[in-house]
Amino acid sequence: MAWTDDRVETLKRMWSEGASASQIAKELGGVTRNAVIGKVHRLGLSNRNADADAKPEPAKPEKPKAAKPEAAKTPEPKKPAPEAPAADDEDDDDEPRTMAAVPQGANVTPLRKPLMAGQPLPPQPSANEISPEALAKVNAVEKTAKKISLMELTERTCKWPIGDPATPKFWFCGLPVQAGKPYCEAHVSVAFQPMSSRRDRRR
DNA sequence: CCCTGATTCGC
DNA sequence: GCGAATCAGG
Repeated sequence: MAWTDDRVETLKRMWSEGASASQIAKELGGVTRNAVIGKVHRLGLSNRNADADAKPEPAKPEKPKAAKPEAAKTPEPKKPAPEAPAADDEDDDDEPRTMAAVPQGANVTPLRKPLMAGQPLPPQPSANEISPEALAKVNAVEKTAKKISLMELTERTCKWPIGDPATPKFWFCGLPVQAGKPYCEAHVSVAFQPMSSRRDRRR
């Protein structure tokens, strides 16, 4: 599969939107994530941070390994908002990277008041707080959880407890964790709260 | 184990 | 230029 202008364009777009190489590869089809990464580098748009000046490392005499020969020159303007609200996702998203499409209609309390029409203002109010999105996600997850027992917990199963430990109907989430965390993505988001917001929320 | 991007190097 | 294999890390 060749890198047609069309495909390169898609690559550039997705990469700039923060999509991972594997996601892009899946979208394009016919290429592996390695191919995507290789192309990304060849296109010179590898580092997603475009800081021309500034001093990354004032003292960097040499690095025998893992040293990037070229850098510091990228036409791409700095991207202030790494959390791009990717609104499109025709693909089944199993990557809750940046929650974009949140299943409305869940029984969550919508604490987002409807904005005035014409207000383009997106999201991002508070980075933390137990967002409805997170709760909705957890609810959804619990329905599809693997419901494993204590015995079945492994290093890479979500250890989020569900139910009453005193009852027989008590299980653990069991969904795959991702990076060394004890919980799955959904439960991590509710497990670790920056401990703000919960005080300022009006009951 | 899953995943991520980075680099190398034969093609 | 391409990308599999490999490396390095979360």
